[in-house]
Amino acid sequence: MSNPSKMKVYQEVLNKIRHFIQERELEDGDRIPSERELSEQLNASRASVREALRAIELLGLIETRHGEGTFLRTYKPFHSVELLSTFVLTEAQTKNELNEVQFMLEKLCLQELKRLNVRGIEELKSLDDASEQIHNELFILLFNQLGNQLLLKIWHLVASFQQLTEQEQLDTSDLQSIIDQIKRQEYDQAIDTHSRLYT
Amino acid sequence: MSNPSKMKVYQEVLNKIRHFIQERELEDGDRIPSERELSEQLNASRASVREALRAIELLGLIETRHGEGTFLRTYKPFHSVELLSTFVLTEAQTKNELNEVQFMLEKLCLQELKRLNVRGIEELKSLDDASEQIHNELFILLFNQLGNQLLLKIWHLVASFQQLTEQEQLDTSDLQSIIDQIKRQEYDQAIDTHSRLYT
DNA sequence: TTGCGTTAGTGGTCTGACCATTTATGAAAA
DNA sequence: TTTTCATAAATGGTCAGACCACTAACGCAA
Repeated sequence: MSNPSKMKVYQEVLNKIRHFIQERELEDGDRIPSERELSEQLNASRASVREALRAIELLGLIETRHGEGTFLRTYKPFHSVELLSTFVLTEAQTKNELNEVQFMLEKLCLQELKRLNVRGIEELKSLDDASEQIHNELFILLFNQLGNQLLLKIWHLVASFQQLTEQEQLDTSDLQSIIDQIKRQEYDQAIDTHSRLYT
Repeated sequence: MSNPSKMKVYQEVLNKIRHFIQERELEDGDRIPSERELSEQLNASRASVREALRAIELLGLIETRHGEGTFLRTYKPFHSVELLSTFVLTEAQTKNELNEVQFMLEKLCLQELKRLNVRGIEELKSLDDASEQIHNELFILLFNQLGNQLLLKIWHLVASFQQLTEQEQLDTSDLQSIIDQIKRQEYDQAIDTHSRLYT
């Protein structure tokens, strides 16, 4: 009754934990107080603290180790992918949209590589043998060249969704062609070859 | 001891709720069973059920009304944005990355509009008066033209993050130019003008 | 010094209780 | 009959306390 904020306890706990992290400038791997400590310091029951922590955990922001404690970790959206997919993929057209977006992001990547005139990507050499995961490995490598982790995260998110829809495997020979073309810095050709993957 | 899956209870509850929703093809606004019902049917304590529900709620997938029940709602990523920002924006370079990604996505949008040879966008006429939100309105409109909701969601997510960083306002005159150029289907010029926004 | 059992701390889970809010119920009043 | 309103039932919100499972540190013994 005396709560004017009307906000749920677990949400207030959430915010307090956020502030706690911000003020102390905690980083990846740092430990946050135990559930019992938080419960006491934040004046909330352990159950409410846990509700907040579980929510944060599902978002992939913290990691919980039984018997050890709760630790920060850099945001990895991949953990909530499967869950979100249930709700996002219900619309019939979404699978097709996923395909489109993944294609566009990869094309964007190749265009940027060309624009930045990237040359001599050392790591490409280790990709010669075509494996199942070659598509993923290739673009993780390429997006890393752009130096934008966020774009990589977004692409990875979309690509992960794709895998859940049991998409058919792409042609590895075309992938090999793309690798070779990038080695020779023939980005326009690589973009063309890449387009063929998605038709 | 007898749990070979080693998965936490709240995560199993999570999955069971997902399956429940999938099987019954529940849609936006539909009600899911009460916490006590779920607790009984899923053979878990109400506390564990709540941990799962709170996590789903934070993701923006369900809505909870005191005294009424819990209801599905279409996924809106905007709710968890503020929370995520605390954790994502800690890295110094991230703001810059956000800027880059937003720019690239918008450029991608314009390129696709050109490629699809989109003409005669009716809704542009109502954007003549430059408002504060014109940037958002414009690209929501343009992404909608592409007919890919997922891409729109991704852009909107990134743009929302941006707003939290108190980014300075963009030049509205340039935005007006872009609108005019799109009206005349001068996409190349629009792309050039757009580049100027982010320099 | 090394090895290992003990123990304290921590997350994981459950039970049961009580409060706050909404909606349905049904009796009383018009 | 219709309307009004107190009551009850269902539901989410929150808490306290208990117990289990796991980890790491401690300290004693070999």
